[in-house]
Amino acid sequence: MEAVSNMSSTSCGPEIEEKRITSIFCEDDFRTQKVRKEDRVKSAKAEMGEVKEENERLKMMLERVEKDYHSLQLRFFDILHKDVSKKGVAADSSTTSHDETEEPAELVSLCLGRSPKESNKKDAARTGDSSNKPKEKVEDMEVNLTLGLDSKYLLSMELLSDLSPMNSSELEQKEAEPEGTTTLSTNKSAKVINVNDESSDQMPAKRARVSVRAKCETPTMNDGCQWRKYGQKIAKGNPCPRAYYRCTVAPACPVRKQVQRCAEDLSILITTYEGTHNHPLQVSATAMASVTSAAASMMLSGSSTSQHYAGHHSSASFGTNSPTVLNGLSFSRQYDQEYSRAKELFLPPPNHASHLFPIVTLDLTSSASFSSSQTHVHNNLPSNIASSTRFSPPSLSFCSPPEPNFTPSIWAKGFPNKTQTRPIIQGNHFQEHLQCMMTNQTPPSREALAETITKAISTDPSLRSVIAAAVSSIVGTGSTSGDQAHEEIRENNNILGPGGLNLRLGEHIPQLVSSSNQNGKGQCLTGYFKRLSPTSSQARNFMLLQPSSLPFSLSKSSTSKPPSIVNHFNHYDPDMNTHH
DNA sequence: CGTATTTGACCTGCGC
DNA sequence: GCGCAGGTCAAATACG
Repeated sequence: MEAVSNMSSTSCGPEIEEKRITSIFCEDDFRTQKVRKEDRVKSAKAEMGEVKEENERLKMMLERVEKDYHSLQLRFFDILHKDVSKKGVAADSSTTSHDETEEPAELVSLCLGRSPKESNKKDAARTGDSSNKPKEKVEDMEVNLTLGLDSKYLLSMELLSDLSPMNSSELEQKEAEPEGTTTLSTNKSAKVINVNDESSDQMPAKRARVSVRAKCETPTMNDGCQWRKYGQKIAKGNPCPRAYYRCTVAPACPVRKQVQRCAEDLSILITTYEGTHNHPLQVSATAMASVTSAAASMMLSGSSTSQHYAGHHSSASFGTNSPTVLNGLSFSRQYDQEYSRAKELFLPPPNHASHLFPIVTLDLTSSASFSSSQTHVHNNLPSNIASSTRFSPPSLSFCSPPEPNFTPSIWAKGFPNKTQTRPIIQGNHFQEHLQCMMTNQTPPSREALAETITKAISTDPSLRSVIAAAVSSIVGTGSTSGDQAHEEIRENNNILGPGGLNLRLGEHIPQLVSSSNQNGKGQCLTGYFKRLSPTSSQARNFMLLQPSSLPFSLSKSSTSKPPSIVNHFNHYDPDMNTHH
């Protein structure tokens, strides 16, 4: 010890130096620590700022949700009030057409996932004792609303399915409740019936068909649905028999399809879909269903406002005779003689049983064969028909344009502007996937398909608008003015549909798709829907998007047993799963 | 044996 | 009114 102390005493100079050094180091250390602390504080502050911002955003979202909720509540009570007062004032008088025309949109929007069948049944069950009990009705309807919102898939399918007013549920309705047997005094139910009746008056004009042409070696296209063949005919002008299929996913599904090979090119399969599904679809079937629905509704949205559906087209989404070219998908309507002519072009000579129905053709054939066949067919076109074509033939074509200014010759007949160019489309990927999927070519992966569709939808407002038009036309073109949804749509300046539904596809679909991909069953979606406020616009958006946003899985054959994906349709009739 | 398909008969609507 | 053509039904048949 002494030695050490001695040493230290003798080495005083270096020690001071050392101390200086250590003190310097300490100072440096202190400074660096200080700097670090400051950094931490800064980062913490930044984090807090972010959190605050997020908080603000969440607050705004909450406010918006509340706003939506209140507006919907107000509307709901307003409707109730109207209903009660109506009953009081004009209980005996026959319902005026004014009322009928005013109510439908609201009624439809309030269905919120209840299947018409369900609601009708419930309403019918109530007919006996619910004549004048608004309070009970409020509860009842709230229950219905809740139930409906739980059944997102059902809702979405309802929306998707109700393109044609005379869907199966209505048919059932008609069958189950022949005129005069139901007491029309049952307010809501009566009105729903009236709405349906009213729309059913226009049934022929509203029942659109979507014809899909695709190269396919298999007997039928793989559209993901389950079909049962119920008939076969050899149609005139085509040696290939036409097969008739009926959707068997749900017992009462009204959807039918005709499958026939093209006489010009046997490798091309022409599948014509009629009607819309009244049940949830497997995800593998949603792609086709959504596309055909969109196509059909594009037509219907125009025809819905037509005074005379045949030959005199209104100026709705298809108001002009020129086709709407969206995303490279050329949409055009045609009716009656135009349809007959079209069938001469695409199908065997026209029948007369179905020519009242508008038809859209989705052409998924390769561009080369398409253009050549078109040209060929056109050359065969009777001159009187060709010259008298006032409207473009059915031409919702997914066909890739072979040239930038490619216009099929027969289309040009109906095109006011023959040099109209078809844009290079983002939807090409979508088309390719759809084609591959249905023709059993190289099956794309779920992820790839989902991504493609997501891209197509999210990047292209026109495609969004197609789907928006589809949904909006389904939900109702006669939505009341001042609708909250309308306002929102205007605010967002996004896709506008006459039905006033706020679809922000580009924002939501990727989330949906990705979440669905993760678990492969779309359960996340259900969970997400459940977490959302029942009345929030987001919830509505998501629910509306459902059918068209899940076109993933592929089944081997259209008539094969479907995968057990349908299990997540919680609120659908369990029979559906055991039906197969 | 249950389910799906086939196929001839029948129904419906339109044009002549 | 008749014929034609598309569409549907239902018994027969095939299939797993």
